[in-house]
Amino acid sequence: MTAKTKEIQILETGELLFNKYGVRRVTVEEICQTAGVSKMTFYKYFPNKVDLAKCIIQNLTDDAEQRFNKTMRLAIPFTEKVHLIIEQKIEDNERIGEEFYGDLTGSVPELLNFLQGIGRQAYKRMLDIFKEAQEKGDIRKEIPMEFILYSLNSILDKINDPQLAGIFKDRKEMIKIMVENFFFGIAEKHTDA
Amino acid sequence: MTAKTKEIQILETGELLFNKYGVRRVTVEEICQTAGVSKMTFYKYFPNKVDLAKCIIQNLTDDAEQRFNKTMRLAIPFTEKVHLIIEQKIEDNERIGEEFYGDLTGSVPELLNFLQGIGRQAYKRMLDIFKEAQEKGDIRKEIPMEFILYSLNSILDKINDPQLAGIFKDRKEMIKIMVENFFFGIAEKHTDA
DNA sequence: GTATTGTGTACTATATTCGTATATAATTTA
DNA sequence: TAAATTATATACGAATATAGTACACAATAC
Repeated sequence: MTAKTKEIQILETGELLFNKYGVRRVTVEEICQTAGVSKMTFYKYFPNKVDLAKCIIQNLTDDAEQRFNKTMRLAIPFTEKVHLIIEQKIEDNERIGEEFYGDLTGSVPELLNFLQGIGRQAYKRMLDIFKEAQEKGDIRKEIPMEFILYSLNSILDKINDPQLAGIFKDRKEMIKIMVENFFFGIAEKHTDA
Repeated sequence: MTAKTKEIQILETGELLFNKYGVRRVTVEEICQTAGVSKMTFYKYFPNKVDLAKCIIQNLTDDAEQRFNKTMRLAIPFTEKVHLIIEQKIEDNERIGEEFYGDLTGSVPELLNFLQGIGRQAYKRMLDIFKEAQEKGDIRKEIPMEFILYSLNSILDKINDPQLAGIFKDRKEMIKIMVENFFFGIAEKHTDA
C-alpha cells in the first residue's frame, strides 16, 4: 500500500496523535498500533516518546525555516515581506496543535527547554534580518538593536505566560496580535522599497 | 464567583474533558483540578469516572428527549417534523464529541451496554411515534411495522460498525445520511398534512 | 543463501491512577 | 456561639498501565 518507511509512519502517526491529544495522553504502544508498527521497531528508531516529539517538532521547525528563508529572499518591499512572514508564523503555529503545545510547556517540562532552544535559534536569525533591514532603512535607525532584542525576548517569554493566555481567545490570536504589533510598531513608514 | 454547586462543576468539567480527549485519557484527579474540587468531593458525588461519564450521557440524553418531545407535539406536517427531528439528532450527536463517543464503544466497554440501553429506549419511543404516524397516514400502510423495527435496529447496530465508519468522512455525516435515508425512504409522498 | 528488517509475545521495573483514611479548614444552620 | 455540614489537603496502599528489553521467529531484500 503505502511505500512509506516505518520511521516515517511513526513520525506521521506521532504528529497526528500528539496534535490531537498532546504528548502526555498518548502512549508508545498506541502510536505503534496506530502506525501499524511493532514496539521493537519504534525503539529501533526512537529512544523514547519524548524524543519522538522532539524529532517531530524539529522537522516542523526545519520546514518552517525553509519557508521562512524562501520568503526572505523574495524581491518585494519589506512591509510586504513582513506580512507574508506573519502569515507563515501563524500557519506554523497551526501545525502544532493546542494540546501538543500545551504538553510541551506543561506536563513534559523537558520539551520546554528544547522548544526554547529552537526559539533562540529563530531569534538569532530574526536579529540578523532586522539589522540588515535597519541598514537598508526599513526599520527606524534611532531604535537601538538592544531594544528590538529585548522586545523579541519579551514576546518569546510572554507566549508561555498563562496570565496573558487568558486575555486572548486562543494562542494563535495572541501570537497574531503580538507579532503584528511588534512588526508594525517599529516599521518605518514607506510605500515602496 | 460561580454559584454552581460542586456537583455541577464536576459534571460540566467532565463533559468538557471527555468531549475533548475521551474518557480513557482523562483522570479523576485531572477532572478535580480543572473543576477546582478536591478528590474527596468527587467521590462524594460519583462512585468513579465511568459513572460520571454515564451520568453525563444520561443528562444529555434526557435533554435530547425533552427537545424531541417538544418537537413531536408541534402542530406541523409530518415531513416537516421529521426534518426538525433529523436536525436535532445531528445536534445531539455533536454534543458528544468524537473522542468521547470513541471511548464509549472502544476502550471502556462497560459504557457500550449503557449507551445501547439508552438507544433501545429511544427506539421504543420512536416505534410508538411511527405507529401513530402510520395510522394517521404519514407512513405507507403496506410497510410492516416489523420491517421498520428491523431497519431501526439495523441502524443502531451499524452506528458502531467500524467498517461502515470508513465509508463516511465522519460519524455525523454517517448518521445524517442514514437517518435521512431511513425517514425519507419510507415516507408517504404528500405535500401537506 | 544470507543479511536486513520487522513482528509477536512475554517479562520486569517503574510510574500512574484509583479509591480511601485521616486530620483540618471553611461554611451553614440552629 | 455551638453544632452540623461540606469541602480540602495530604498521604497512602492497591490495582493498573506503561516503559523498555529479551528472545524466538517471520518476511523481505539483496
